[in-house]
Amino acid sequence: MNTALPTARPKASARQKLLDAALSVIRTKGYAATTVDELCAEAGVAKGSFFHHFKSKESLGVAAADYWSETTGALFETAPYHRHADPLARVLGYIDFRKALLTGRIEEFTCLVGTMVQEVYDTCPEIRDACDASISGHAAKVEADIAEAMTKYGIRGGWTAQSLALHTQAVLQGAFVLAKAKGNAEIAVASVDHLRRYIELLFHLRKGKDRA
Amino acid sequence: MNTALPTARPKASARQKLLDAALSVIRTKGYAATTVDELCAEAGVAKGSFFHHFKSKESLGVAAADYWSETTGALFETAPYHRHADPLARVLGYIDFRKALLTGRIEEFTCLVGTMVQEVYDTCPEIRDACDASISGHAAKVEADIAEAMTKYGIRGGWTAQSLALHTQAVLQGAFVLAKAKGNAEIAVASVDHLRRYIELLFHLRKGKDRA
DNA sequence: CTTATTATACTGACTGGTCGGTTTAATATC
DNA sequence: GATATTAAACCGACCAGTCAGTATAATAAG
Repeated sequence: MNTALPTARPKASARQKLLDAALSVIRTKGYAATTVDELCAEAGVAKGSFFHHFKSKESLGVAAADYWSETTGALFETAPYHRHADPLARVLGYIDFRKALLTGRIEEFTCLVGTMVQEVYDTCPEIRDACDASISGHAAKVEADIAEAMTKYGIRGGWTAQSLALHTQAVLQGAFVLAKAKGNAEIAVASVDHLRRYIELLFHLRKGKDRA
Repeated sequence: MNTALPTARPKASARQKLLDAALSVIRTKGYAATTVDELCAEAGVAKGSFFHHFKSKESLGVAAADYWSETTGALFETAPYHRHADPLARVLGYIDFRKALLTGRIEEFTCLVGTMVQEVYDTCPEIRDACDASISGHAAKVEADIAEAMTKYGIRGGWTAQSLALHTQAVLQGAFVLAKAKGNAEIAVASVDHLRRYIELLFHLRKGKDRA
């Protein structure tokens, strides 16, 4: 199987268009309710092309999760919060960056892999693993800054950098669920605010009772 | 096939069996991937019965969300943490109760309406509203204790009882997503621990740095 | 320059099966 | 006698996946 990148790139390849369509459609309707025909229509390619590039709908799901990891990875890699010299400032900058992303339509800020894994965790191990890799890989980058901040500020509670990093992801995923239920991002923003307040408290940036 | 069990049949109506089957199957496979035939097989009920009680699969989804609200409502109503006279003890007791539920197979402790709303928030407003009512109704009960605790202990930060109550639900929903991705409840337990620590900090039960 | 070969990208009609939902006709149960 | 319930046949739409064939483009041979 030669998965090499296309030799020449005259235009967006069918594969690329299908992956972009997958991100959009699956985030809107979920994985199971998304049909191959719909993806082809959205991408403007023939159905044959779909099965030329992906051996099944399931393998597209895996590829979409991987593609999600790449694109979001690039987004966060180049985000401005990395410029802070202080690791705690980077952690809080990350939270603020996530909060700033909570705008526009719901399907534009929610998480592809969080949506997919809810549906297929028990029925499709390959997609589940790809989703796990995406979430855990992202959390690992947050964890690095948290660990550095813990060392720098001598913080040791009954928790680890890893558990706090994963907790940030849990809050975000849960915020997406509530945003979907309520039909707007307001609650998600408020929840991320609580997450920030928690981290500030853990690192003594706030005394218990204070103003916003 | 007539299993010929004359009087052994207790009062479990077909509707009831279908709702129980829906909770189990949808929590395992998601709403879209669940078929009517599968629900009938799981419930041991003829397909005609399904459409006798529910006019469509979608209306079953709404009924399942309502049924979920009832059963979980009863579960929490009778939970022991309500015996605490102190409202803050009730809030923390609620968190501990939620944590204690995080055992067994994943589909046994995850949330039906959180799973469903992820899939259908944009495609089926009626199910989404039923899921929202379930989550928001549950949060409102937590909110009452939080509000009482805020008054009793004179806590006023830049947050409301409502936003904190919804935040607890976001943490739980997100913990379920991560548990599904990782295939076990460990991370969910750790995230609920973080949530408890946050509430303790908000109510001055902890000083920033301390032991577990 | 022309033709043959090879490999990949792509097409769209087609297929076998599944889906939600309907219908019918008979049987329990209250 | 009305309300459940059953079993099975049935329907049309839709589904994932197939297949035979076209398009393009690069390489090599005649």
